[in-house]
Amino acid sequence: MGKPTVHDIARVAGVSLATVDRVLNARAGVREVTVRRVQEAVSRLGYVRDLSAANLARQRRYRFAFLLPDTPSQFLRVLHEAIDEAAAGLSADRLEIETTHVAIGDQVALQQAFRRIETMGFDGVAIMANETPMVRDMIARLKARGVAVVAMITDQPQSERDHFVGIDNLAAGRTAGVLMGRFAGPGPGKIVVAVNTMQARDMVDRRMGFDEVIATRFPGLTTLPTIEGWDNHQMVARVTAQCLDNHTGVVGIYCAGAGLRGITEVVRARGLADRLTIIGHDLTPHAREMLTDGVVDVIINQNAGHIARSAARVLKAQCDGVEVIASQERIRIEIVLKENLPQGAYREDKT
Amino acid sequence: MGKPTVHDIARVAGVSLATVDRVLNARAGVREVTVRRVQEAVSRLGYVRDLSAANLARQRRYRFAFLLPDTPSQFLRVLHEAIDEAAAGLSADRLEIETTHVAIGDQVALQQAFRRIETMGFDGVAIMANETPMVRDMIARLKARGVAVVAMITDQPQSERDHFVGIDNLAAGRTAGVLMGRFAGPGPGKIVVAVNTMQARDMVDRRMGFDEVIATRFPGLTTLPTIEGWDNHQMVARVTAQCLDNHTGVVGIYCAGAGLRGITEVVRARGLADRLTIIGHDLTPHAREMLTDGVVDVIINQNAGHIARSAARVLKAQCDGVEVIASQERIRIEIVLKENLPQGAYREDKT
DNA sequence: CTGAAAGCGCTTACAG
DNA sequence: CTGAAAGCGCTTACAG
Repeated sequence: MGKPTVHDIARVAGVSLATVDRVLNARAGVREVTVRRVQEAVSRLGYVRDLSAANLARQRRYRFAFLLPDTPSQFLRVLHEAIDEAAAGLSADRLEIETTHVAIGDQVALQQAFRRIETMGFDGVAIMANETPMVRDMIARLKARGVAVVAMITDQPQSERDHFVGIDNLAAGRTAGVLMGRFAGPGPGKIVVAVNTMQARDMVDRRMGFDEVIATRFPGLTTLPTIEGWDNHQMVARVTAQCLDNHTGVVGIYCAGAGLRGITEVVRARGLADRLTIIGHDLTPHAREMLTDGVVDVIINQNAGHIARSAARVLKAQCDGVEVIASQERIRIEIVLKENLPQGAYREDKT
Repeated sequence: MGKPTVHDIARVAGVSLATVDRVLNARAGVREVTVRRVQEAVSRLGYVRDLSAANLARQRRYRFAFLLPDTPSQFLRVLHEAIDEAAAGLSADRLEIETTHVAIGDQVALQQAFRRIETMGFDGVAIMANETPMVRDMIARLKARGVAVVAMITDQPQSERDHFVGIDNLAAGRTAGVLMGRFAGPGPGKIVVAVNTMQARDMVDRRMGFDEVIATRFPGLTTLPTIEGWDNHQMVARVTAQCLDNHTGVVGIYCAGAGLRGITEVVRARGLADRLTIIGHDLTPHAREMLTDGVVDVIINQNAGHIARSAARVLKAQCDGVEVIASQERIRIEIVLKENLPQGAYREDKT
C-alpha cells in the first residue's frame, strides 16, 4: 500500500535484502542477471530510497570545514554567525561544521589549514580566500581525495572547486552604478570609489562594472581614481577626507569594499549626508544603522545566511552524489534601501 | 563516545527504553520520581533526540494542503511551480504537499475546499485568499482541530493563523515610491498607479505606502487616481491608454498589481518606454522580459521559491512543536533591476 | 555471487 | 506505573 521499501523489492525480485542493497548502491559482486532483476523491480514498483533511513543505518555524518580569513570586518562576523546558525539548523541532518579563521594573506598558515583538513578526513570544505596558485593546488589535492569543495564569496575559477557560492561581482558593480547614476542625478558631478585593494578580483570586478555603467549611461558623472583602504577604517577616513578636499563637485561615494565606517564618519563630520549619494556593500550592523539614519542610500548585499546554507547544502549534495537545484542555490544581488530593510534580520535575540 | 542515545539515558537512569520514551515525549503515566531521574540523565549526558530516527520509527508523515486562488496570472503559475519544486525537495523529510486552486472570490467553493481539508485530516494548511469572515471562521475550525495554519502572500491578521509568510506591503509600496521618486526625477510630473482592485488589502497597503513617500519626499510629483484592472490585461491596457490621453506630463507608472502586460503594451505601442519610469511587482517571465528589454525599470519581488519553502518549513515546525528561526523565515522585499536580474532563476530546464 | 541476522536511534503495542 | 520485544527502512559484517 504505502511506499515500496527494500523488502518489497527483495520479495518481487526474489533476492535477499543484502543483494537489493548491493544493487541499489551500485556495489560490485552481483551477477548481471540479478542486477537486472532488482532494477526491474525497482522501476516497476517506483521505489525511491529513504535517504534519512539509509543515513541512520550507516551512521553517516557529514563533516564540513569552513575556511575563512580573519579579516576584522563586521561582514565576516555576520558570516561566521550565519554559518553557526546554519550548522545548528542542519545538525538534524547529521551535518557537522567546523569554522577556521586563517590570517589573511598568510599563505603558510592557509596551507597548514588545508593540510589539517586533508588529514582530518573532512567530507567537504567551503573556502573563502583570495586566488593563489597554492590555493588552487590545495583544492586539487582535496578533490583528488574525493573531498567536496566549494568556493565561497570569492570564486576560484581556475581551480577544480565543485561550485561557487556567491554573487557575480561584475553585475553587482553594474547594479551599484545604475543606482548611483539614478540617485546622484545626471550631473555634472564626481564619484569617489573606494575598495579594499585592487589586488582582489572581487574589487576589480565591482569597479569595472560600476565604471562601465557610469561611463556609458551617465555621461555627466565622472569617477575618480580608486581609493584603497586595506580594511582599515582610519585609513579610509583619511584618504576620503583628502579626496573631498582635493575635488569640488563630488556628488557620490561608492564603497565597493570594507571601510564604509570610515566614509560615513567623514561624511557626517562634514554634514554632507544629504548632499552625497552613498552606496556600500554588505548589510552589517553598521550599514543597517547608516541606512536607517539616512547617511547611506543603498547597500548592495550578499545574504550571509543564504550563502552559509547554500554552501552546506551544495557540499552535502556533492557527498550524496545528488544534483542541486541550480535556481535555488543562486545567490542574489540584493538591493537594500531604508524602505525595504529587513526588520531585525541581522540578529534575533532569543529572549 | 558518540552522541548519547536513548539507550544511554535508560542505562544511566536505570529504567527501560519505553519509560525514557514516555518522559521524552511528555506522555502521562510515569511517577514523578522516575520522570526526574530520566530528566537528570538527559541533561547530564546532554542528550538531544534524533528527530529523523523518531520520525522513521513512528512512520510520521506531514501532509500539507496549499490553497491558492485560480487567478490566471503568471505569478500564480510561478508560485505553483515553486510549491511543486519545494515539495519535491522536501519529500525526503516526509513532507507531502497537495495544491488546490479555488475560483477566486467564490466563497462557497473556498469553504468546500476548507471542509475537505478538515475531513481529510491534513496536518497543516497554507492559505492564500482574501480576508473574509468565512475564511477567518474556517481557520479557527482548523486550529481547533490542531491543524497548523499559515497565511501566504495575503495575511489574515484577524484570524488565528500561526504565521504569515509574505512581505509587508506597506513597506513594498514605500520602496516603490522611493525608487519612482529617484528614477522619475524631481518633477514636475504625474504618476499613474494601477492595482487589481482596491478591495484587496495588499493593494491598498501598497498604494498607501507609495503615496506617502511621493507626497512627503517628492513634492514635484503627483499621483493620479487609481486605475483598477481586475487582473485583466485588456482592461488595464484600455484604461492606461485613456489615462495617458487625458493627462499631460506623465513621467511614471506604478503597477501595484497584476496587469503589467497591459501597461507595457500601451507604452511600447506609443514609444514611451524611454520617457517613462515603470515599476511593477513580481518577477514573472513577462516581467523579466520587460526588464531585459528596458521597458520596465524596477520589479519589486516577493520570491516565490522562498515563500513556498518557508511556508512548508513553518508548518513542519508547528507540527513538531519547534520554534522557527524568525530571521530565516522573513520574506524580503526584493528590488530587481535589469542589472541584478538573477540569471535563469525563473525556470531551469533540466535538459 | 548470495543470504540470514543484527543493528542504526527511536517508538509502539502488549503484558504485567 | 513499568518493561521486553518487535519494528520503522536501510546497511553491514559474517558465513557460505
